[in-house]
Amino acid sequence: MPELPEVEVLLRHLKPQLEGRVIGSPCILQARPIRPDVPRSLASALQGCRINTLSRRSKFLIFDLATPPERGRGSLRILGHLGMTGRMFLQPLDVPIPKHTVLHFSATGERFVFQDVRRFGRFTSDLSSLQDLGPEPWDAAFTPRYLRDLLQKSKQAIKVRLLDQSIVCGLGNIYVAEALFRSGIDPRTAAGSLTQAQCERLVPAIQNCLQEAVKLGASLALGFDGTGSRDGLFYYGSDGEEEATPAPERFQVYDRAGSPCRQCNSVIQRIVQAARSTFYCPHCQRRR
DNA sequence: ATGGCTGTTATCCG
DNA sequence: CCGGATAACAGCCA
Repeated sequence: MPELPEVEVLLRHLKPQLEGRVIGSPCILQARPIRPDVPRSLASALQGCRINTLSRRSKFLIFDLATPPERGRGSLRILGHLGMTGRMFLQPLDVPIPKHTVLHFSATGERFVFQDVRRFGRFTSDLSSLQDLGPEPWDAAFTPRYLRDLLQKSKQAIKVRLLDQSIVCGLGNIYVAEALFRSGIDPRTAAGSLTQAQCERLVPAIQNCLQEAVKLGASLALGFDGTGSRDGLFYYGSDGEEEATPAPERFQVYDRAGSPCRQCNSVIQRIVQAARSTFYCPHCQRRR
């Protein structure tokens, strides 16, 4: 998916556009991403709601809605997740509904679209996924000590552990590789054997990787018509400007197998861990 | 063209 | 419990 930075950037774009708008004619075209909600019930629950606030937790977007007065002034919280291929954007009402649209609704003169080719994303009132999330990477609770304590008893590779959102949330396959490179840690290192010194490098490495990606994403001029192809990483329609730097250019290791390390010229390696690609520099990330 | 790859995560087994 | 494997899905690329 879109990892934390992409979701944060999406939030910053959507928040000023969506907050205060009223949902009309919600239409659900794919049942899977809204489960366990039932299409008809969710659609009728959304009808007429005012979008009070949009926020982010981990890789989730949170829609806090106010139900219309005639249905009694209640509130409704919806969780959105982009999965691997989700996009959310606003488009003019006269633009056709795109292929792979999961759901759409009118929002005061425009149309909000959640599109998701692979349908791994979510848009649901089921909040249970928030339950086991670890701290945000910038939370005061996310300290080297905390990290070391949590990793202590695990023999699993650090790369794999860091994909577990209950340790610290927001990392995905790309930024975990980048963060491990930046902290000089071999991705195969058993989590429990990380030293305090390594944890002290890892925490800021994670924070800085994510922070820089947010900064980059927020600086890009983006269109939201949903018609653009890809803009490297950031998951919303672009207006065809296609100015963004191609992804591999921005990364130290991710997707750079066979290319020279930018720091030491060693050949970047690709291995498979937990059925996912891991990229690392065999020289800069030696086991200690 | 067939198979392997893809930014995620829930669930099912041993 | 822990951890590995698989499934959910469509498209792209070699």
